[in-house]
Amino acid sequence: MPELPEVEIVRRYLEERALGKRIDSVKVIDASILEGVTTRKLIDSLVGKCFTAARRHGKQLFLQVDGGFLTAHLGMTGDLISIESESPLPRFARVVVGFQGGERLVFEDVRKFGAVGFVKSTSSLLANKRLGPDVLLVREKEFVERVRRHRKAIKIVLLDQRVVAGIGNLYADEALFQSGVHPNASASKLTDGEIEKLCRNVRRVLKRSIQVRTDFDRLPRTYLLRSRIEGGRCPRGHSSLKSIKVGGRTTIFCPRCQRPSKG
DNA sequence: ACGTGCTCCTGTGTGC
DNA sequence: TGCACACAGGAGCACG
Repeated sequence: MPELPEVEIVRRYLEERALGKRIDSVKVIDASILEGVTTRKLIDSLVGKCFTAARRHGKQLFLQVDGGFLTAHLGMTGDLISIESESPLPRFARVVVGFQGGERLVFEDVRKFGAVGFVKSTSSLLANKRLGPDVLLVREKEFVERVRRHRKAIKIVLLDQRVVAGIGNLYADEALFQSGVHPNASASKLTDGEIEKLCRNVRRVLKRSIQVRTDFDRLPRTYLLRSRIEGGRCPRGHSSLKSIKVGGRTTIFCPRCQRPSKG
């Protein structure tokens, strides 16, 4: 589930629920979820400290403490939730941070594609993963320059977190639809105007989704996400939606609104 | 550089 | 109802 909007909602939730409380325990239930850190190191880095800030870069989360940052990536099924001391742990709890007073912050993840780690600086993790600039912060000009370097299908380029960090499968489809760009169009063959439009649309779509707390039923009727299934009706009424695979990912688009380029 | 396909893992939905 | 199978919104990797 987690795409950038979900991650941003989690970040805000963490700001309310996880900051300023003294950490008095860390339990790693499944160490395979750890990335670049041992259980010992995680415990030593966190216990006795407080989270002081919650940050996000693309879909990557950071919880700041004195001396570094707890990192969390939610993968496809990950979540971070705060529970009361008496509450039972969720079934798929992988890492549990206990606060003074009994409240606990739980990283849960059914499929274990997510990851928890610890870094001294956010920039070291961004460099390690070679993440591009955050999609909501990058300048439009830089977005255009970074995207048009690639010759691959535009959708693959949008999903490449090294180009720009934060665009997931659903929002790539939405932005392409709203921009009238075919998902298989070569990125380098798009005009600057088309890429600028993609940049503006992907941002608008992500922000709108954050606003409605990712409840797609509350999105405007013009959004593809409201009927993103094969055979669904194009919001502009032009055609029924088609499903293809691009880079192995399910891709829904409107064959009339998003014509392949003739070149 | 590019596309393809596999991998990590488990739950859910579909069709027989 | 049971069962097999396809599929899932992420991301890294090997291969040709």
